[in-house]
This record gives sequence, C-alpha cells and structure tokens, in this order.
Amino acid sequence: MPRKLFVTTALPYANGAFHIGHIMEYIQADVWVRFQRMQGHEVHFVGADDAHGAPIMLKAESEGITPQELVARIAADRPRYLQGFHLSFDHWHSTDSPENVELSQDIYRRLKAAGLIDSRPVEQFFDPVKGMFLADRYIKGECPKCHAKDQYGDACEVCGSVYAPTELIEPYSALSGARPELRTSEHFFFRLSDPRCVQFLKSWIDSPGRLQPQVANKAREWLEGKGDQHLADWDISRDAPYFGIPIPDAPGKYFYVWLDAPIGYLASFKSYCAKRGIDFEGFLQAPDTEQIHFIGKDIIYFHTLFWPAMLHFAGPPYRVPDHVFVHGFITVSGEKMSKSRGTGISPLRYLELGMNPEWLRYYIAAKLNGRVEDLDFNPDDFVARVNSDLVGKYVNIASRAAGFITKRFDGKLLPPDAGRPVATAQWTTLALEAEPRIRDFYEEREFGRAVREIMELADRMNEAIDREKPWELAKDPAQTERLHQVCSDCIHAFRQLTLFLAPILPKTAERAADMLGLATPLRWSQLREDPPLVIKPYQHLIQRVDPKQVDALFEPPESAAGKAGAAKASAAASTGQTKKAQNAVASKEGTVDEFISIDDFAKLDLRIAKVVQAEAVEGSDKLLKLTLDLGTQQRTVFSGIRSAYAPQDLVGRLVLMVANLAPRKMRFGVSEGMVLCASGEGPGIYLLSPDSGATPGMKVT
RNA sequence: GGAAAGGUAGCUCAGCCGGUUAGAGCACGGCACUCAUAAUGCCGGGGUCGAGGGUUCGAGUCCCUCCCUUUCCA
Repeated sequence: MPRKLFVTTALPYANGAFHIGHIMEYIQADVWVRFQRMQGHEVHFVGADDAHGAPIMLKAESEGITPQELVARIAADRPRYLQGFHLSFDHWHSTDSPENVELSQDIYRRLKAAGLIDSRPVEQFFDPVKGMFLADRYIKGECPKCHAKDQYGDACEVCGSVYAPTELIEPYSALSGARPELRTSEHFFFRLSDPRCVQFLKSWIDSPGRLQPQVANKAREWLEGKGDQHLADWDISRDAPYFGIPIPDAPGKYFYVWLDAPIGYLASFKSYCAKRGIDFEGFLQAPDTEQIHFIGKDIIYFHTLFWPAMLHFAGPPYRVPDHVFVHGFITVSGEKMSKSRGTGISPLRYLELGMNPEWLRYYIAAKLNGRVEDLDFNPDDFVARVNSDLVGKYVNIASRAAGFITKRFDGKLLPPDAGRPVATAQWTTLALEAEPRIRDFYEEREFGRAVREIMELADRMNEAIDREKPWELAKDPAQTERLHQVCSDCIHAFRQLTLFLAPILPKTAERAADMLGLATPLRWSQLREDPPLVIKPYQHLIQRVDPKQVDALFEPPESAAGKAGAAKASAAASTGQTKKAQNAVASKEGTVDEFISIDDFAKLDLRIAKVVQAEAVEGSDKLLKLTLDLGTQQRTVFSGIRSAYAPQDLVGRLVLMVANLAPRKMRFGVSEGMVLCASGEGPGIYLLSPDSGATPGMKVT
C-alpha cells in the first residue's frame, strides 16, 4: 500500500539568506523524502518563507522599501540554494499569501467558535513617535541592576540580569529614541490552558511513535509544568502597524507571526494542490494521510503545543501532525554557529566555490541519526570521509571493472549469479541481505547507520576484487570467462550501491543510471530486478574534495580578495584543534592552577552581605533561598548549602558574596549572585565570614 | 539548582536485553598490488571505555556519588 505523505521543513524567516542550519534540515528531510519516493509512496514536500512580523517590517522600512519588496527579494534568492543542494521541494511558498490569509482566518474563526479565544487588556510600552507598541527587544535603557547603558528590554548583556522592560532606567525606543509610554491595548489569547487543550495535547503527545521519546518528554514537561511553570495562554495578537494577517472583526489587530507561520505549511500545500489538481481537503482528511514536519530542537515548543492544539480544535479538514521529527543543531569544529561572529559555513559560498553539493549531503547524512543530537562539521573529517568513502570505495568499484567490460566485452555484462565460483559472487547475497536493514535505517532517519551499512558492503566488494585479481585474469586468455564474471559482479555491485545511495546522491545516481542503462526515476525495487546487461563507457562520477576549497570556505568573506586571506583561512579552520592542543598541554602540566592577572581578579566584585532572610526551597533538597543585604540593596541568592545549615541559623550572620555574578534564571527564581563557601574532599560545606567590624556592602579586596 | 543529551583509540563514531582478549572508518607505521583519480588489499602500533564506589560468577553496558561539555527552564 503506498503511503500518502505530506512533508514540510520549518519555514525560514524571510529577513535573510539561508544558513548552514537550514540546509542541514532540508538535506535531512530531502533524503527521507527521496527515499520514500523511491519506495513508490505518494509524497508532497513543501516549504515556504516565513514573511510576517515586526523585524521584517522594520528592516524593510530601514531600507526604504515595502515589506513585500523585501520578502520578494529574499524569495528570489531561495531557488539558488534549493536547486544548488538538490533539494526536491515540490513547492515553495510564502506566509504572505492569499492562501495563508484565508486559512489563518478560518482557523481563528473556528477556534473562536470553540470558545478558545479570549481577549483581555495588556499594558505595554508604546513608541509615541513611531505610533506603535514595542516588543521587548525594541526597548533599550539602563540596566536596573548593573546600570550598564543601552541594554535591551528583556535582559542585560553586561550583567545578564533578566527583567521586564518597565524596570529599565531611562527607557527609550530603539526605533525612534523617544521615551516610550505605557499604554493599554486589548490582546487576543489562545486558551492553551483550557482543560480541553491540556487533555488533547496529553493524548497527542503520548500517542506511541508520534514523537521521538526525548521530544515527548520535553513536551510533557511543559504541559504538566508545576507551579509558575504551568502552561499559560498564548498571546496571538499584535497591534497595527504590523506586517501580518488582520484578525477578523478586530480592526487594527493582526495575528502574531508565530500563529500564521505554521499555517504556512498548509498554505503552501494548498497553493501546490491547486496547481497540481490535488484535492487539498480530501488529501488532508484521508485517514491514511501522514502529515510530517521536520524541525529543529529550538522550535519544539510551538510544534508540540500550539500547533497541534490549533489544528485539533479547528477541526476537519485540518489534521493534527502525525509526526514531528526533530533534529539538533549543526556546529562547526565543535563551535556553535553564530551569524554575528561570522563562524559557520556559508552555503552560498560553498556553492560559489564550486564545491559539489553531494559532498555535503553525504557528509551530513553520514553523521545524522534519528535522535535530537547536535552534529559537528569538522573540516578534516569532511575531506577524509568524502574522499575515502565516495571516491575510494564506492565509485572505485565501477572504475576498477568498467574498463575491462568496455574494452574486452563490448560493454556487455553477464547476469548476476550468486552461484558463480568467484569471490565477487557473494555480493548478490550480501546486498540483498543488507537491504531490509538499510531500508529501515532510512525510514527511521538513521542515515548514519545506513551509510555505515552501505560502506561496509563496498568494503566487502573491494576485498573480493582483490582476491580475484582481475588484472591478472586479464593476462591469461584461458581466464576470460572468469574475468567477465568478476567484472560483471563489480558492475552489479555498483548498481546496487548506487540505488542504496540514491536518496543521498541523487545527481550521481542519475549519471550512474545513465551509464548502467537503468530506468529513471530510480526505484528501490530495482535492487531485486533483473538489471540491464549493457553499459556505456565509464566516466568518472565524483571528484575528490580539494582541502584548499575547504580552507577557502572558512576564509572570512571580507578578506576573500586580500593577500593574507589564505593564511587567515587556515588559521580559522584549525582554531578548534589549536584550542584543544592548548588545553591538553595545560592539563598535562597543570598540577598547579594557572595564574590569573590582577585584572582578572579585579573583575570579581566580592562583597560582605548580611543574611536578612533564609528559607528552604520547596522542591529542592539542596537549595536555600537567601535574601542578602548589601547595604544599598537587597539580593536574592539561591545557595546549595541546605545540607550544612538550617535557615534559621543563618539569619543575621555576615557572609561573602560575589556581587557581580551574572544573574541566573533557575527553576525557583532568579539567583542574583553567589555565596562563598569552603569545601574539601569529604562532606561538609563551610560558609566564609569576615572578622567583626565588617559591615554589609563592604568590598573585599 | 532542576531537567535533557553527551563524555569509548590522534579524529569521527558503533557497541542491542551485562557475557570471551573493547570495535569500525579515517589518520599513522610496515608489506603487497598496479584494474582503478597515489585508489585497493594484508599486517601492525595505539584505549585505566570521564573519575570513584557498589551490585554481580562477570560491568563500557545496571545502581550511587562526583567531574566535564552542550542545551532547556519560554
């Protein structure tokens, strides 16, 4: 029975180009989709740009263009990447589209009819010059804790404090510079906390096989969150001016971008259905349809709570997601990708350098699994892996035999025969025995395991070729038949390896299919069919990676034309290793801790503090919540000293604290510092105190 | 602090429900071979499986404690 699959990838925000993280996700989804198509299943694979929201509106404004123009510009750039990396989306759309307006408003109306939409007034900062409400990130001011200037409305980048924008000292609008004023406005909420939602989500999340176990655990944790962690209603409205979709019957109100973004999956699919004559509603409602979303671990929250709840309570034809497949992040040389620091790999640059997209597809596939794990792009590993596996092992099998077949046997093959008395004949058995495993690995998105299994087969074949020594058989006219058998086996092996790898290497597989006379599009069932017995002369299929190209990939863009470019690039490429080497040296010789400078010490703001209040923290067996008097102010600090001190014994005593430690949000509240204690090998924790005479607020130097 | 994922050879990673001397690929050393883009094959060196306890006839694998890395606590 062919499956009916509707597959999406997360919608990229349309304020910038794709980065390597997007491409990784698309490669993962594309490999899976291509595999499903090879199985003969009906697959509809769509994506779209996430076009709405304040950032795009403001970016467009700063460039003096309309949001639509900005989004169109970004959209125009997408095909280069999508085609460049052989990503086989059936359709690419936008959330700024008639379909999305229609669907978003329809879903909203249905939720409202179901009694799941509330409205209530919300007080927020308003920019009187721009005439708009400001999100936290658009409000700046002085940090109420450390008094650093020009900090954002949600958190201080200097001291790490977390606060509400209303706590900022001298707040101003990052947009106009004006002093924002508090204004009240009516907001709409999706009642996620409604018992119906909670009950539905519980069963949705717990449905076996729907989510990866880690994802289900996370979602359940949010859903069942205790105390102030409980599931809150979701604010889905924004006031004009806002680049988004108008809320029906609510002049001046727009949907928050995160509401209409996932609906964009459906908008894209609907637009595609119209183009292809597919019955949109019928397809979604068919009981055997599977709706599948590939996403990154950063947006689990939206896709396992809001999204299924919205769809469920909107009712048919909408269907809840059958699977949400979550992947981790991609790091580069062990470092987190960062757009601002310019690390990471630019996918566009990769293509511009003429690097083969299938190298990256293969490398990423070889390191992907079905779990939510991060994946590291390691330049040296990349070169070694691609060259060794693809050129040295896979393609080499064809390359070793094709010459003989063409020159000695006029391009004709003997049919595969596992009973032949040559070492290479074992192949047929091996491959068909491995086939179900490889198929399952692909299905479960365990691409790394699939690749390992496939390369294991290639290894076996290369060994067998060495045992048969076709180059010696070729010298002995009496062995012509045997030579023909061995070389035919090689080509058969190559054909099956090609089919196994086709989801990952679509273009190479196509070219190989041409040489082998295989019908395209390739099908998985061709693994067990009688193959064509004539091949075309072999032409090399995959180039090796030149390490210089990889170096160039890491070259900072601004120095690309510069003379020092090459040196810089290689330095950048090896940063990770240098760091590791230094650490290794340090730890080997580091019987004594490394010295710090006086400047390092001066960074510490150590103070005398008086405990004015101490209480045990409910839900923790280690923590005490302390309120500390620093002379001029009071701080709340969580300290793991419950095993050694009773709260009532602490009140009134003086302690030492690190006053400028970045505040840390904990499960039980924000900890605004750290109390100093001594501890040794054994149990026991000992608070430090000053000699008598010291008073709260004194600096320790 | 809580939670999650991880810590296995120089690098990237396998090791399922505990079971022989802990594996693969790459890298490295030696040998063989020359059909193939210096590819391939054979042999080899290399690991106190993060640390310490415990359960067990037996622990990389199970339990406890601790250390380190990454992430989440919206």
